Parts: sequence; structure tokens; C-alpha cells
Amino acid sequence: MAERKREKSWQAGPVRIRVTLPGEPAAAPKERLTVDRIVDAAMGLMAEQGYDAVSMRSLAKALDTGPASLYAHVANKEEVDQLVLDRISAELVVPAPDPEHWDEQLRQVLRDMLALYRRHPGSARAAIGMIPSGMGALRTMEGLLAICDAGGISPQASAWFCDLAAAYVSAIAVEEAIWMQRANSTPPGAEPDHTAIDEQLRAMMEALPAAEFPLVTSMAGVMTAGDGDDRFEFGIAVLVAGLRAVSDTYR
Amino acid sequence: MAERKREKSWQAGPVRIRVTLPGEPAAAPKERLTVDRIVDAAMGLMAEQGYDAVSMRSLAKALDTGPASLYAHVANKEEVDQLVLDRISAELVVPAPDPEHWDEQLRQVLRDMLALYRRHPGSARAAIGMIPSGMGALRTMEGLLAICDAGGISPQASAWFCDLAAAYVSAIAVEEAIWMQRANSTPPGAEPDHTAIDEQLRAMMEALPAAEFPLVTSMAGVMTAGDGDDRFEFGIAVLVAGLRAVSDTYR
DNA sequence: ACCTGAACACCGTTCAAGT
DNA sequence: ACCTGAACACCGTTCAAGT
Repeated sequence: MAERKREKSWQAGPVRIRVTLPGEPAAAPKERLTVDRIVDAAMGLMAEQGYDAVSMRSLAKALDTGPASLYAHVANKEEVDQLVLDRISAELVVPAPDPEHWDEQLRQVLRDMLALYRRHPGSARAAIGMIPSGMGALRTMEGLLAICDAGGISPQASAWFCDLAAAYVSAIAVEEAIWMQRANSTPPGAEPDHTAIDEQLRAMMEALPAAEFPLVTSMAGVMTAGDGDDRFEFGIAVLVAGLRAVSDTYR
Repeated sequence: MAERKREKSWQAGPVRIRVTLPGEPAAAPKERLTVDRIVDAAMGLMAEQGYDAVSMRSLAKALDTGPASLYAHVANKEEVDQLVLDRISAELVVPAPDPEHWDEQLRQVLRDMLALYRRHPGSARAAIGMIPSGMGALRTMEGLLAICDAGGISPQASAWFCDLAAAYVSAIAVEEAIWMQRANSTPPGAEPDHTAIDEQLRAMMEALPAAEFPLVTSMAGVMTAGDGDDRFEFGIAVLVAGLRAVSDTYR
């Protein structure tokens, strides 16, 4: 880690020569703080220890300074979150629209969005309540609109669908992130262990008074069936089928 | 407030007689701490100042004790959130299923869920990542399953739809709550001022390079159209129509 | 059994001072 | 222009001590 820092400091910027006197321990030539380095550190902390581990103070420590130094480069923690999301969303590629397969394309983009959140554990938590105004998010929107258009979906329905889909995917991602953190000692990044929690949940539902909860008790199995992917696949199937069904009434 | 406390302390529990010596200032006879009073205080703080204003410390201050005292009645902050949600969810009434109007009934329950979150500002934030295991949430599930069943929806689709719907509604509610808090000085509780934010967002989209963002720029108007209710109405229309369309493939 | 004060290990943000 | 130390006003939780 410290090794990588030193390398970079030789690559970037004007060369800074440092004379190390014989006895003196080779003090790490402190690299200048930049927005990019702050974002790098934030993503690293998130990936390793989850969203809650990212604070202005932990960030500063990771960058080997005090928290106050960060404020010369970012306005506040919210801006850090925004920047992290911008960086991440650049990874998503939306395919050119194919009118024959617009619905499968739509579902695939939603799958890719969830995969993106999963690939960057903690990022979903940062996305809560964020208005997606970064270039990456806008590119994704443009792509989604193009696919909807190719599918003959009305503009109003397409536009609102972007909202709906983003809300759904991020909600699922946040849920997963929190479960993972709760089922602790699991390293963040892996998919949450649905089966373990579901087993408990199922037992709880079955133990409910059948008179008051006839359906929940009898359907406990089906309610806790499937892993995260199964449920997500159902979710995006509902969304896209619903969009098709509703499109004409929102012209 | 101190007045109300004194009243209650005379009503409930064994009578406690307090002799006040002439010169002594009439010290408020401190009411015993209970889980209910903690939940009351939490809901009050949330309603008045939003979710972030509820901390174990602010809660303790509102109850006129130190934070440590709370831990005799609740395990931690998460349990407080859980208890608040349990309390709130008891307010939701799910109608008896009417096979003729199952889809409208479903949409109405989702509307009521959002209304519930709005009526208790901050509650949506508490719901993030919470597994709905309280009695209120389970009753709501039972009701939703009954309506789906009346509509001929397959059990697997019904079960997963409960998840999907809950995720969507709470995501919207959280979004609204955060926007409201950001558009500060607005008292929590009212609907967020969509028009103001959307005007800005629309201008931003229209200012984008048209070559790279042909659809976003040309559809800026339609993308920012409608208030929260319009968008939510679209969302639940998509959800319910999608459920109908997809039901048979999930048997 | 319930409550308390004090402490521990944290937060985000600001600001005067340094280089 | 950029960085720093120190401070301000907070967090959740624990724990020994009191009643």
C-alpha cells in the first residue's frame, strides 16, 4: 500500500527530489492530496469494510492526513459519495438498442446495475437518496430510453420507468448490503447468504397462529423460496412486463 | 410536556405519594421509563425533526435521563427503529379481498403504505434494510396474499410480489424523506416540493450535449414531469400489471 | 430490577494558523 | 493554494456503582 503510493508519486506531477541522510529513516514522500486519491481511498475502504467504515476521518487516516485536509478538495461527505457513484457508474455499458429484444435488453441492463452495486460493496448505501446527476448515470438513462424507444414504449412511460427501475435496483442492493453487514464476519462482496436467514424466517412464519395468518403460515415455504437472484429475476420480469402493459395509458 | 408526565404518573401504576417540604422546589416526579415511552419519544422526535434527530442521546434527553438508562429497556438503536415500525405498521388496514377488484385493491394498499410513511416522517429511513418481522408487517403480508389469491395470482408470484412491493414503496418513501430533509427549513411531513427540484434538473438535462444525449435532452420535459404522486401512481400501475402478466410463469 | 455518571471510541465540520 | 492541529458539538454502547 505504502509501496504503491511511492510509485505513483514518481510517475505523476513534477519530479520531487528527496535527499535522505544516512541515519534518517526514509520518510515516505507524502503524495499530494487529490480528489481522485480521495475517491480511490473511499472505494477501497467500502470494498474492504463496508459503507459504514467510510468516514471523513477514516478516509483521512487511509490517506495519512487529518480530516480537515480533505475539505480543501471536497465540500463534504455527500460529495465523496457522489464522486464514488460517478466513478462506479462509468463501468456500466448499455448496449445499442435492438428492437427485437428490447425487453431482454432492459432486463439485462438492470441485472448489470445490480452486479455493479455488488461489485462495489457499500456503493448502494451511498446511492440512497442521491439524485443521479453524474455523467455515468445520465449515460445509463440515455441508453435505457433508447431501448424503451426501440420497444415502442411511450416517452412518458420510458422516462418514469428509469426512475422506477433505479429505485428498485438500488433498494435491492441496499437490502443485500445491509444483510451482508449484519451476517457479519462475512467479507463484503460476496452475495448474502439467503438460505440461512430464510430458514429462520420460514420457521418464524410457520410458528404463527394459523387462524390469524392462514396464508403466511401455509405459504411460508414459497415466501422464503429462492435466493437473491431468483427474486431479482422475478422483480425485473414484473417491471418490464408491467411497462409493456402500461405504456399505452401513459402517452 | 412536564405537565402531561405528571398526570400519567398518577393514572398508571401504584400510587406513589410524595411529600414536598415547604421550601423545597416541587421536583418533577420522574415517570418510570418504559419501552412504550421510548417509542413515543422516538416517533415524536422523528415527526418533528426527521430521522437523523433520533439518537439514543436525544431520545434520553427527551425522556429526561441519560442514554445509558435506555439500555435497560431496549437492546440498541436498531431495536428502537424496529419498535417504531411495529407501532406504525399497526395503523395500516388491509381490506377483505374482492375478486372483482383485486388489482385496484392491491394498488390501494400500496398507496396506503406510502401514506403511512409520509404520515410518520423519518419512519421510512428506519425501515431501510429492516426485515419486516413485526406483527403489523405480517398482517399486511397476510392481507396482500389474500388479495393476490382472490385475483388468481400464483402463490410464488404473490409471495415475491410482497417483497417487491415493499422494497419499491419504502425506496420511494426514503427518497422523499431525504429530499425533504435536504430542501431544508421545510417542516417534515409535507410532501417534498417536486416542482422546484425538477425545474433545476430539467434545465441541467437540457443543457447536456445533444449529440451525446439526444433522448435525455429532448425528453427533459417528460423526464421531470409529474409530482411524487404521479410517479408513484405509474409505479404501482407497472407493478400490478406486471404481476398479472408474469403470474403464470411463476407457478 | 432499574437507573446513573463517567468513560471509550468514534462521528462531520470549522477555523485560525502555518507553509 | 494547500495543509494542519485543535476544537466544537455530536454519536452508540459499556460498565461499575448506586438505589
